[in-house]
Amino acid sequence: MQENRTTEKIISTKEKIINSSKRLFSEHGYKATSVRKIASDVGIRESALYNHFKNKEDIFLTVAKDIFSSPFSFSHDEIKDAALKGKVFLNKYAMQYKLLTFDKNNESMFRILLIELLQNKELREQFMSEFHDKNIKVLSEGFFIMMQNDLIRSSDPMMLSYEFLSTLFYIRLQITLIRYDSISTTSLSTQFEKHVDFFWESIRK
Amino acid sequence: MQENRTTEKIISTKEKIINSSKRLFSEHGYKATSVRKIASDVGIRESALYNHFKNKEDIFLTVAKDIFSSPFSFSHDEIKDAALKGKVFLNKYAMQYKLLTFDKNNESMFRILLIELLQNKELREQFMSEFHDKNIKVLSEGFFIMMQNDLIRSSDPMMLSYEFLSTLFYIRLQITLIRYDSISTTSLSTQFEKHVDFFWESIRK
DNA sequence: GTCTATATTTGGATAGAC
DNA sequence: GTCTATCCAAATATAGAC
Repeated sequence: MQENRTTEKIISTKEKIINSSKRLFSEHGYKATSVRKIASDVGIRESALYNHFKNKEDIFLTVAKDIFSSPFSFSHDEIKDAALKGKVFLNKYAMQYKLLTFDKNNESMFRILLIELLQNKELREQFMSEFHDKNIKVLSEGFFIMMQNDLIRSSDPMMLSYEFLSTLFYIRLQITLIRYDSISTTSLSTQFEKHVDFFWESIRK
Repeated sequence: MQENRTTEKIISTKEKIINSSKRLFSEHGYKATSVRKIASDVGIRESALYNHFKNKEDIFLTVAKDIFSSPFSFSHDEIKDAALKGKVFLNKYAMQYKLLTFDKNNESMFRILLIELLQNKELREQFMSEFHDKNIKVLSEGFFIMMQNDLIRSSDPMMLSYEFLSTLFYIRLQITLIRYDSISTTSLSTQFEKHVDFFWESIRK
């Protein structure tokens, strides 16, 4: 058993490497982050890194594993409950999305995703399946229930989902860019709510 | 006067460098594109590059200059004419956006933009002003005219513009990613039209 | 304007002592 | 598991001949 009795977390070297790498990759991308910089950021020599990871790519893959790990998940019942209340569903979804946008860890991950999206085929495929398809699936389910219950005008649930999701993504992108330069995002942060309001008025019966 | 009598274009070494760099930067990003690769792609030695450009960054900046050069422009009169016909305005705008999305040169530029967006503050600022603000301005003008003429329900023109633009951007992003892997985009290319249809139905009186 | 040659730095990775 | 020492490849950039 490890000494976890104290409140202070004991951070292993491996964890330190992951944390430093996460920060550096999210700031400069894969290519521009040298193992030297990672090592010096951790406070060890380069050679010591290789006791924990096979090579640089191994470090990146370990870090990148988390990019799609916390897509907020909704159970079928949760979707149904919220969708029956119409706008509540959209609100819940958008607020989860907003939370992710402002969450420090998710922000780093989103940055790595953006930087490496065009250099890494696997990342592109995961973006399509985890970021896009998964979201579309959950949203479609909600919209379908709303149509069944006559809460919204009937149309293609997938199309509605696409319309709803695309704006959420764009807001997130803008906020991420602006926060990167430490500029205030107060005017943008209400966009999520505005989007929900507009969208709901567009589709409701 | 140059020998431009023949139909064959005489491409100077400088132009060759720009073309090769454009392609390489758009495929691998700034860091991963070495001056060596550029030189060998052009068919000259590295040292010869320095007769045309001060350094690697100079090459990049010259290439990057074009990124925001062809934002389709609408004159005030064009906006007014189209906006008075309601949906025609949205259609015109979306089709211009679609054209850009599938234009080879603009596609390369969009890729460079995406790759370097988080590494280059100037690019971020230009993205916000040229890609976002400029589009919002033109769209707002159109929506404002539509409201004045009672074609659409009255609301905030900027908000409508944001909603309309964000989906266009998302479609473009998806298509760019998919085309990069040479996957067919037939199912996605009609998204522009679907978006216009949905959006118009949402706002019209 | 292009070439060869070369300087210099940086980057990824390994061997072997402690 | 970390260190020193070292290797080798790749990258940016310059000097000077042609």
